[in-house]
Amino acid sequence: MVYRKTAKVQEKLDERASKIIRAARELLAEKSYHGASIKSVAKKAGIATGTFYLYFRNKEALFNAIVDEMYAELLNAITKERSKHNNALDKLKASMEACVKLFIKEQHLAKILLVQIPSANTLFNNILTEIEDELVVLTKKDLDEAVENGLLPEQDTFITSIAFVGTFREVLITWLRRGEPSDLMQAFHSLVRYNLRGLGAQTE
Amino acid sequence: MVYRKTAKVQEKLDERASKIIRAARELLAEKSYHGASIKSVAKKAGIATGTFYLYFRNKEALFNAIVDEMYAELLNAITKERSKHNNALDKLKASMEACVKLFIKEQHLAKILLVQIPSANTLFNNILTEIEDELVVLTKKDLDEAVENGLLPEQDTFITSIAFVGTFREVLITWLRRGEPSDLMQAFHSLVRYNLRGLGAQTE
Amino acid sequence: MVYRKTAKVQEKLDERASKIIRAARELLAEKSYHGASIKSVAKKAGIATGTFYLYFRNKEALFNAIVDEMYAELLNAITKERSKHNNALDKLKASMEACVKLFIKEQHLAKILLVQIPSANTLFNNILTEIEDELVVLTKKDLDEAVENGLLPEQDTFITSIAFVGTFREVLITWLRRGEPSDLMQAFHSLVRYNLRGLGAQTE
Amino acid sequence: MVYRKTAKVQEKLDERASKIIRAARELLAEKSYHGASIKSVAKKAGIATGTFYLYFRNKEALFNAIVDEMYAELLNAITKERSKHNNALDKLKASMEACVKLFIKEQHLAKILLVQIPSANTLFNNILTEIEDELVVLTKKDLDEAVENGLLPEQDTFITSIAFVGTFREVLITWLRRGEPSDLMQAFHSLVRYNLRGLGAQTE
DNA sequence: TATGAATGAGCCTTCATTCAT
DNA sequence: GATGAATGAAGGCTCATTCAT
Repeated sequence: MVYRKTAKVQEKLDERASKIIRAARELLAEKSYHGASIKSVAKKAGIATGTFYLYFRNKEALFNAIVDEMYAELLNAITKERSKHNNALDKLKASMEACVKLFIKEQHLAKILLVQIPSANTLFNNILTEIEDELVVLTKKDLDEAVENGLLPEQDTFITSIAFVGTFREVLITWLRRGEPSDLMQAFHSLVRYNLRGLGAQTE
Repeated sequence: MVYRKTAKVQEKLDERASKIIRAARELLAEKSYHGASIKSVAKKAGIATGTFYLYFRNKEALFNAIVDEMYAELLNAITKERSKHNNALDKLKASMEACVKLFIKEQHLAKILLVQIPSANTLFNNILTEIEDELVVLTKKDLDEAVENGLLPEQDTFITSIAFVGTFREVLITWLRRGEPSDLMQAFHSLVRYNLRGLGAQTE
Repeated sequence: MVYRKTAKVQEKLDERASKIIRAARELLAEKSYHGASIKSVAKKAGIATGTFYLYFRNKEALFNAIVDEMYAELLNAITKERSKHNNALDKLKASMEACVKLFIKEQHLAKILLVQIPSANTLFNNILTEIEDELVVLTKKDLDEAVENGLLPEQDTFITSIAFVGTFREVLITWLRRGEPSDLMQAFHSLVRYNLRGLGAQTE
Repeated sequence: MVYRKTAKVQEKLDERASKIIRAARELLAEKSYHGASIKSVAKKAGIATGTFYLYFRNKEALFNAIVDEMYAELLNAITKERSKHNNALDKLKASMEACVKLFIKEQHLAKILLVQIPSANTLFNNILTEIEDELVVLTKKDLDEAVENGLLPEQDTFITSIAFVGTFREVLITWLRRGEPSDLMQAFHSLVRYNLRGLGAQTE
């Protein structure tokens, strides 16, 4: 009896917390860490200022939670798409495609993850920065596997994985800022080709 | 009539202005626009708060000046290095090498230009964002020329120029954050190879 | 020899001081005590900021000097005009006419004396306030004399002298603010009539 | 949902708002717009600086509120007293008496309205200056009516209404500054007599 | 003496956080 | 728990005054 009640309460708590996070994400995307005041977040979430502090220890905690959540979303999207492929390069392609699609669907996720976070270096603590690099790490694993399997020639995969990710990030940032390239999916395919060539893959 | 603006006095004034800029650049690199308060800038520059306003109309003017200065430094370095080459691809390579070398020499320039500025979208006005994209534009010109001269196959140079720049940016950011790759110049050469292959250049 | 030199120097000093005062008067008239910064006064006077402090101990001293000067001008104008008359009421009329004419000629004197100063109660010290009331005192003397000579019935000349001056001040303030009455001299004559009747003078 | 805006709470809020206004009025009376800093107002009101901004959008809003309030008080006092009379001249007399009595009761209202505001020309916007002239307008209406009803001879009521108000203002200012005349109500009656004669009213 | 750069206290305002209700 | 008023440190900026030249 007691247990169920607690669960229900917990659910309500979680719902509120995620409402706050959603509000903060929107504000963070359109303004910045400093532009998103607690008061404005609370207002957008439909709660009182003080209530915010019942769900998050302070402003920093909120934004840590946001990054965590985003990271989970991203990883989730990637993992799901990857599971459909066996070949390392295909998995890699699938990963990037998953990212691009997610970013198209949730632009503020993109804006925050690609634009806002990198500059928040010192604001968000270092752990977050590591999280942010995760994509590179994932990429590197795929590349290493591909090399091992003879799909790619020997190379410094540390560098090439960074380069690989960098191409996508730059295109996405450009798209966020200028709306160009207008057809992001087509650009994505160009990018894949570019990178596969760069990696030395045998493309027919 | 006794207070003459002698060369000596003027020199001291200029020195002070650049001392302020230097202080602000350091703070901007390690914190952010908001983290670099006028008071902290003044303190770091060894002057009183009010003195700051003798050299810059307001905070925004200071940071505009910083971006201008940095942009000039960057363009200067690039132009100098490019003039040594004729071939479009060589010029492009030289450009990137110039950037990398400058960023190695002046790390806070790198940090601000690569990390801070992109997020300052709304703080610094749009002109500055354009400035920031300049490197992509320069790259695109080189690529177009290379395609025209048959050095590269036909391609969407809008996308590939962004990709090209993105690889460098990502590697540099990683290096700034983690100190890796330790040998940035070697990484640079890997990157060049990666991109040339990606572009479809004939590398023997 | 030395004496003459000193005189000349003194003259130059005085000239500068009065140049500063003139500048300050203009600024004081169009802005306010706080609006007239030392820097702006110095600039308008064509000197350096620091130079100001060679002629005036501080901002307060400057404005004291201004009031003194204005008071002298006012008293000078009044005295000159009064000397042409014998009858107390005529002298009084002449006094007010002198004031009105002076204020027409020098509007910023009017603005400062009638509008700015009264509010500076606490800024300018009390002596200045006394100066400002001087006109009432002069008027009272005339009224007392007129009563004594049977030109006016017995009355509380303390009150009536204040009332008398008040009518002029209010009309002048209205004129300064709104530009009305457009014909100030005609209004002046109406006012004289109003006040003479109010005083109980025999007007045919 | 527990924090209810009960009557008690609301009362406390209202009390605080008026406490702030009261504090500001006192400071404004003894100093000036610039002398009354938000910090000093807050201190005098017994609140923290930041709290001030929960009650007023900014400094200007506070002083606008003050002027509005004072104007309401003044108009209220006048209207109430006027309603007891029918004759235009009696209504006019009643108006002035109401003013004088109010000013006696609330000296800082007097100080601000008579002394501070006139000089604040540019600080408080023009609407406020209009408010300030309202008394003259009211007076003019009464005079026009009195002329129409044959209580007063034909005259330039624009000038005489200004003169009329001016006598009261000057006496009140003198009283505020010097404490004389000590018996303000008696002075008031002298003034009424003075002005009625000035206006050409038939006084027995 | 004249200059104008330098100073720093002080102003208005914002905002993360706390606390009485 | 929920509320929103209260807090006060901190930010950007101005300006009377001083001081090295």
